Amino acid sequence: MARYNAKESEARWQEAWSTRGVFAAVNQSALPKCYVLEMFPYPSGRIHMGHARNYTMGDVIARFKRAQGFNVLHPMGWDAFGLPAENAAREKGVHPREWTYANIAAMREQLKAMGLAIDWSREFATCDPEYYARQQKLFLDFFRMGLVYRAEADVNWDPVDSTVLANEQVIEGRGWRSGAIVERRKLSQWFFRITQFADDLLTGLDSLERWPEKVRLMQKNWIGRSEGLRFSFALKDAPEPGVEVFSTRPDTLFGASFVALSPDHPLTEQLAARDAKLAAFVAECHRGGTAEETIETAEKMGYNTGLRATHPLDPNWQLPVYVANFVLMAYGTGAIFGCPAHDQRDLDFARKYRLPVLPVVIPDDADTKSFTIGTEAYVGSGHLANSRFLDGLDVDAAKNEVAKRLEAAGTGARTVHYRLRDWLVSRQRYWGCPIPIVHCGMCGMVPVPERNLPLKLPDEVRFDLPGNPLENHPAWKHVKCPVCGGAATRETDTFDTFVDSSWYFARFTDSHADAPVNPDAARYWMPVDQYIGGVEHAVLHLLYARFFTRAMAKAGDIAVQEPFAGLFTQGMVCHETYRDADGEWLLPEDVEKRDGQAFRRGSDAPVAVGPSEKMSKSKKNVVAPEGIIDAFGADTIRWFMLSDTPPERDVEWTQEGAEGCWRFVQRIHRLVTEAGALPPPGAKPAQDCGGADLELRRATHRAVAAVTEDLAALRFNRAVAQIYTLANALSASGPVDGAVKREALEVLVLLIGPMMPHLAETCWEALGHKTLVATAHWPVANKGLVTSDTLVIAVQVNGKRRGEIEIARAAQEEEVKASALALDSVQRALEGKTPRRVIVVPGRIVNVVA
RNA sequence: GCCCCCGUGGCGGAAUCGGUAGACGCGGCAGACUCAAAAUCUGUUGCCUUCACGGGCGUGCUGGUUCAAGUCCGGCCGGGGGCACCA
Repeated sequence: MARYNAKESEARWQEAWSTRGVFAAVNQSALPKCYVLEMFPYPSGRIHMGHARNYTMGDVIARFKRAQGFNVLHPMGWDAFGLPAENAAREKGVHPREWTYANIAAMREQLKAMGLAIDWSREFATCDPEYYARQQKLFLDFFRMGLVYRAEADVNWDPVDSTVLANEQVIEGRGWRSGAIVERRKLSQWFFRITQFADDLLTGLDSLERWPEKVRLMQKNWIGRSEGLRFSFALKDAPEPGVEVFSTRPDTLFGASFVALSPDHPLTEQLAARDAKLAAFVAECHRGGTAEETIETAEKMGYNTGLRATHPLDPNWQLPVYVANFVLMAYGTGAIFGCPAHDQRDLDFARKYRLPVLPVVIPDDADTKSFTIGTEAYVGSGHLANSRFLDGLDVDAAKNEVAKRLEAAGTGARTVHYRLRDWLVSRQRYWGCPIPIVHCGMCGMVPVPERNLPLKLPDEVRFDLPGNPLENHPAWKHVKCPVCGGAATRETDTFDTFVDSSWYFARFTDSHADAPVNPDAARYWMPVDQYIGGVEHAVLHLLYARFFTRAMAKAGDIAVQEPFAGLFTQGMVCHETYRDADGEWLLPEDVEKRDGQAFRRGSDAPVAVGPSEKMSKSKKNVVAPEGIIDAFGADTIRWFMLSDTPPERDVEWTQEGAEGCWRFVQRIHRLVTEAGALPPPGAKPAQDCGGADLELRRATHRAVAAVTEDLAALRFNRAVAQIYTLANALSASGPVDGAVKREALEVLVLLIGPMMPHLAETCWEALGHKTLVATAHWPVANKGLVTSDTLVIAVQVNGKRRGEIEIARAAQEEEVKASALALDSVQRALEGKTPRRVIVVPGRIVNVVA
């Protein structure tokens, strides 16, 4: 019998699916809907193993849901703006547009070769003017709604990519893409008012039951809500009326020993103007940049301004006012009161500058008089002491009491602060969506009229000059003001590409709508039922998309608040690393293994094998999906991606594993093509079969039940194991009734359908079907065949397994007990002792306690 | 420093309602087929012990709860991730 020819089969079935339009989603249907989406790719030019894994998982879900009777939307598009296109323009002299669209064309072919069940009619790229025109419209709507503003602020500047970055894009003080140490600059930039939704974004997390706990936690921490009290210290003999501070621990107010201002606080600046030493201190704080100081957890430094602050609860109590390097202007009010006994930073500071350390919260099991603070602040619970009218209260009660008094006095207010900052969206780059604003000397910031959208990028730009090509363009930015007609200039910044990806999922519901979204289509399809992508977007894309969805809901574009009802974050694809004797990295294809030793291919030069790490160009531990598809076919790579490793974990790509998958592809094909004569399609097995027939039927229906459950729960690796079990049962079954065998084979083919769709179609055809697996119904397990009448249960003596009994499922406890005790092995283990107790857990276990 | 997750054979991993630990795959070993190889098939594969039957030990370590613990609780050790002066 001929071997399975993956190449031929895959091309053929891809063609068949395409011409019959099997995967087209319709925007109106009596069927229940299911929107399956994987994070769309950046068009780098070729797909990598991470794409292969991500899109295989999504495809399995899409096909599985379709077979289960859902109207499935499974689209694909391109996150097509971004810096690599500009870099290519600079290095290769090719226009970013050409480079991008050529890459898209190449990647589209590769994705199609994976056999993905995608509705390609909905495809778009974010750099299509038809798409970014709608994004500009959304921006203008947000602008009018007050969700967008331009402001001068301390921002993150990436000196390598020559652009600003959002806070979320700074990882350990470095730009997320360039890896350059980020500098702080004061610049005028565009912001989305994401903080307006801070509380809603936080509470909304509770409703996302089908999100990984980890991602919800990361977002929660990123939003960083803290409740506290905002209140003022009056200053003695000072130019300012007072210093406003924020504290989550107002209960410790009687333990205060200083007030500290941020080096960037307005009062600091005011004082520094007249105090050269202070000015030098501030400069010292700024040196080293934001990144280094966090990494080195810089030593606490302070400068005593000489000012005295009056304690808000005691007009006769004066505290020194410092400027301190650890106080951040961007959080709270940029000023704090220090209570060294109960805050580690304050304690470090107080010890250094010899300030009082007075404990005011005493652990409930400690003695007030003898409780002292050493080098560690006490941050736990307890009762108040040394705090006048607060003495004896617990922490919460004391917080309330202080808040009540300061509110009554009109000097304090309970407030909530967030760590989350507004989203900085402007970038000083060419290859992005232009921000549709005109700056007019007379009229200020004027929106580009909607009839003039899209505001297109100019084609003729130079990449050989430093800075923003739009800024350097001779003519583009010079326009007449849409309001007064006077000379004006365009905004030359473009949007962060994360803006593009913040609403594309809504656009897919009707990719060709005139408005940003077609409300009917969005109402039908949204939210995305299952979203799949890498965890690296936990606080980037996934937070921005949640904000955008809320903003769009407010603007009336969309009816949901949350874009993604279900989220799955898949692990990375890793590979061993190889180095030659000179320490140079080697590609896996240049390495071969003989007798457990690695050598340079075709030579005896030894190769050092390093640990499995995320595939990366720099370490050359990459295997291209193309080559695998070429050698073994798409089904093999798909099967590999689903096998063995749970989908949320990192998987290691191995040649042996891929070959094992290929063998299984062939084995399934053989099982079907070498099955011998079978009754025609539609033949039903007899209801009352027994022996080998019954055994195979049971294996068949158990597989249906198990695979259905595992796929629904995204446990692909377990589904794969179940399918191996069924294949093994088929191989092991002796001569069986033809209808029984047909049933088993058909089920096997239907079950692999979502995972190895091409192989499934070829086998389905070989079984005599004229229809497609892609349009077939998912099999339903016969419950009576999933469980058997008898079962084998273990018998323990004193908790140790000593034997097993086969017994009727319906057997009564006494019967089970009797047959357990009748076992020789049990009697031997009892050594003549009389059982004190026999525990029978029906259907599970018997434990004889002696 | 704070927060979160995870430690199971040579490897990836099953078993998560406390109830037969190691399903399924990879790799290994032995055999069949073959002139030979590839492909395929069969058997075997946690460790120790025994000719064998069997027995003992085993889920990072250590205590505990329980008739019964990979699973629950306490304390350690190790690995990974997130946030990092957030008041």
